[in-house]
Amino acid sequence: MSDQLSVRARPHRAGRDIPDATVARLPLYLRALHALAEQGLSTVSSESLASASGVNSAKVRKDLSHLGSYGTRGVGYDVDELVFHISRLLGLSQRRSVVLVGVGNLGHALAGYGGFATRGFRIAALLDADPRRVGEELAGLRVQHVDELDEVVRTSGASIGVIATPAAVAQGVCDRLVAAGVTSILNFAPTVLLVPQGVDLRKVDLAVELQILSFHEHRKAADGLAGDVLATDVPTADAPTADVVGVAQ
Amino acid sequence: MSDQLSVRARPHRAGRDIPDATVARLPLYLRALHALAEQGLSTVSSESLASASGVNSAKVRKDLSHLGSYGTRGVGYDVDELVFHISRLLGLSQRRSVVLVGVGNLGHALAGYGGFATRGFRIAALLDADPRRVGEELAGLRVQHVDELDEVVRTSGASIGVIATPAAVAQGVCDRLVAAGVTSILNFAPTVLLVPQGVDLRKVDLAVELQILSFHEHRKAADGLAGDVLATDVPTADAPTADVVGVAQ
DNA sequence: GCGACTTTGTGCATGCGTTCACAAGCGCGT
DNA sequence: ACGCGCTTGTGAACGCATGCACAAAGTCGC
Repeated sequence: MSDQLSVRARPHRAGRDIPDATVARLPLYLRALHALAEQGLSTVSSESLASASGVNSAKVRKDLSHLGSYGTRGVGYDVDELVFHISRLLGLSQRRSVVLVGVGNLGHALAGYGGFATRGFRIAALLDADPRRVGEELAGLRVQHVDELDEVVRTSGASIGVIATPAAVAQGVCDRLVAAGVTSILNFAPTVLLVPQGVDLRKVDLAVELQILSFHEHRKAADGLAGDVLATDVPTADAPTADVVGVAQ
Repeated sequence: MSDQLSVRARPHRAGRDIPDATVARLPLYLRALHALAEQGLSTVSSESLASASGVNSAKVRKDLSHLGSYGTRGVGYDVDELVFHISRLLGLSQRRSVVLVGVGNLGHALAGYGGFATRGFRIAALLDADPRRVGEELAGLRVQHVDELDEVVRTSGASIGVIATPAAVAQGVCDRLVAAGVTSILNFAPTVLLVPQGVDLRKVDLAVELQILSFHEHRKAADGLAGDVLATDVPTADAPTADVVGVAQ
């Protein structure tokens, strides 16, 4: 494992007290920093990092302050140093193995997605229940049958599982992943999953995102028809993810 | 306290003042309600709807109260009625057309995803810049060249665009969508997009989700090593999406 | 070495979201 | 008709996140 225990210039030990909202933004900063580094910049101000990652500068500074004082007043932050510290805090220094279950359309997309490898992730195995898919070559890996899940997880030491199966079998797959020792699960199946304590679960639901957009569309249309009654105070200020001038992500 | 003698049974006009957090959960309720309806139930309590959608019952009640008083005390909510009202509020009564740009791995997955059609969405067109992909048949549609974007958006009346292109061209595609009249965009490309005021933007970043999981993995591992120093007060209570007993989504 | 300028780090206020707790309301059995 | 048990709807407290505004702290020019 790694090094960061107790003693140090106090880099906020292991990141225990980092707010969830901050954790959710650190990957954005990381992505922006990589882009800036490729662009040749060696230092960056909170202002420019903010616009490069689609948040505002106050948030950037407060977020970064949670992981220690790695900025220089009057100058900004050292790009490489920041990349190092954020990566370390997110646990990306050590390469993490991921098991992907379900090699349908979405599974194919995920397996082929370059963003995993370029960050600290390695797809350790592809699993599917359909015998016709077993044996297929994909992203340099051979698709294995889901019955080998237990063995695959143990031998690869994977701690993260990704579920891209139909909703009907997702809970079963989830249970098997947990039984095999997986402690974090990313679920793409449109269903509620139950996991024991200590297992982290995140979900991504494409239909949900579209429906949220639909709501705002609907509201905009209603405003267009009868909005004049109070169109005075609210210029255009909304946008769920986006901020003032329409910057987002 | 109970000064509300002015209030009538009014359905909270057009959902202007519905909190974002509530809007984000309504699709979950909708999905759970559809499942319950198929299961033959005609009424549902906030408690059971809560467990079916992975939230707690207080939240369910407060959320539903925002769209009017459609429950019956002592009984619960009428499933069909709730489906109707939520759908209407989300603007799903009218079928919305979606234009999908980028027919790579992810685009294929999205085009083939059944969850769109079963809710109120219709994929109006598939677009790609790669001439080799143009003409390909996919989900009953022929892939068209991205240069036809403007015409496609205008003729189909689509107001929602989905971007599943490489990051490098996403902003360009986004600009063209906006210019053509699209007012809501769902972005899968791992990059920050700028849109004008009045355009809603949501993003889904697969790598970000994994990195958040990685953080929690990392923290769990650190706890396992040196956690005894303060393992007294915190039993297991965390989980970002999940709740007390490990229910999530 | 010094002053002007830049940018960080943070205390504070504000607003939003979650959760608790309970009165009001409804159906059902008797 | 009437009380009992169940469930909704909501006031109120609390906690988290956001954004402001500014002092502290560093750099750069001269």
